[in-house]
Amino acid sequence: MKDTARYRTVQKDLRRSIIEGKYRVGDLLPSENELCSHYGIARMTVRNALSNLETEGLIERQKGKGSIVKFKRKSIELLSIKGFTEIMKGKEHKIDTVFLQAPMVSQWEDDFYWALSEMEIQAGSIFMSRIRMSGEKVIMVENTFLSNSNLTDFCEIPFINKSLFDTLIVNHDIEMTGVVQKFRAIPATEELANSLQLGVGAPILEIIRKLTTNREGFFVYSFAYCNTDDFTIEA
Amino acid sequence: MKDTARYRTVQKDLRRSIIEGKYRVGDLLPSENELCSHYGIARMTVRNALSNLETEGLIERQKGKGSIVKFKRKSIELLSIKGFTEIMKGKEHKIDTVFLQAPMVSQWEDDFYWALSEMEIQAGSIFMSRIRMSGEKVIMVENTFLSNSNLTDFCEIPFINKSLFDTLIVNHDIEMTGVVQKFRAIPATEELANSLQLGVGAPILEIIRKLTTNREGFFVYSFAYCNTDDFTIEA
DNA sequence: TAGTGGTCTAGACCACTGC
DNA sequence: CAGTGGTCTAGACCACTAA
Repeated sequence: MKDTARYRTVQKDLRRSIIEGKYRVGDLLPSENELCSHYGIARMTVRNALSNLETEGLIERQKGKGSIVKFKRKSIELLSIKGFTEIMKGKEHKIDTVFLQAPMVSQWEDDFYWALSEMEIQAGSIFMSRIRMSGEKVIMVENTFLSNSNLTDFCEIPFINKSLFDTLIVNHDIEMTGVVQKFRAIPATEELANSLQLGVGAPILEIIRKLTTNREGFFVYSFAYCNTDDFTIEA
Repeated sequence: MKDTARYRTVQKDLRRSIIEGKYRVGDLLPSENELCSHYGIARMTVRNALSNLETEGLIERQKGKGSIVKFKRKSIELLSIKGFTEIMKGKEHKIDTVFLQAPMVSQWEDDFYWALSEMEIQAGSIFMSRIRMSGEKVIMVENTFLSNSNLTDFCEIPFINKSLFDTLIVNHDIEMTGVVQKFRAIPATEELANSLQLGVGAPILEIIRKLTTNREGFFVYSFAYCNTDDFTIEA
């Protein structure tokens, strides 16, 4: 009868509120009893939702106190950029993300690095290209591919928090569950040298990743190229 | 009244059975109803236990079928070396580990990369240097530091499986629980170029890692330098 | 069709935190 | 002390799997 389970509704509502910043880190969520009466459901149902949010790492629960917003994501899916030298400590190094190519529907490349399933090939791909900058300096070029399946309006609706992962989980209920990531140091090609404002042949960090999700057969593929003169990449 | 919750008992029993091999990968656990009557408890209690085992990654549950044993553990702490090109598929590329410097007691370096606790400084460090080779070719140079605390005979007893991690867990009950890892691409210094049989200035992959363990305040620090011409590093 | 896990209810008692 | 999350019960109907 019900399209979606009630605990899923509660889970999604709370998750959206946390990710969008309605609750901040350290805040208490409404108590279980409050959620029960608000949604008109039994406590075990609310607890199911909260238990899942705890597994996702979004909250922590304390007896006698309540459900506390954590929102320290497991860094497993994030490529985080850190200043390398001590000098960076004082300096600002806010990282900005800019689209070189906004998400667009396209074909998979013929010589795509990873093996694709029949399902993925049928669905086609969504491609985007982003750069991460510190001030005027380009730190990373990242090309991302995902399978174009059941992602309604993905290319039309703007990202949440400028983040692919926040957008996937809030708008599409897709959560990253694991990653295979490969690292190499390669000499900059002319194209990369241009993008990263380096000389041809300069050392570039290449990161090739395949992210698994809670949706069967749905993966996110990412190819990143980094100038690590002043920054390290944490992964 | 109860020292341990009933669902914890069920969880522990099943976990032990899985890890000890009583159930194999792909096997079905007893059904929820069977577990209920076996333990004489309510179904929601059994489900709590199974839900936790699912979160631990030990089982998978399927509607209409049952609880299936998975037991794929991830080895978060390993740097694994993979052939990069398709050509490597057919070829042998067994990786050999050789000591350049066997484990030895020493002082911490003055300009050590990571901040050390008072406890670590007091204890002093154990240092070792290893290379990984594919045939005659050096793929990686890795320098490792650990705090010299309560590691009886660590420098005297040979490694188990040539592996630091196997040795730490079997001989010293120390298990890796997490890692912070930083990646950079750097030009080879003369020393690195020599070790890795490359030209000066060639791109080198640098991996700096701090591993956390189940022993409070005990960390393993590792600095690795890789020739990624023919291999990628998975981490 | 019989058995499985998925969802849900309306209670209950407990240990703990904070006032 | 009132309120919180932790544990637990004894039912219920559902969708799914396999025989």
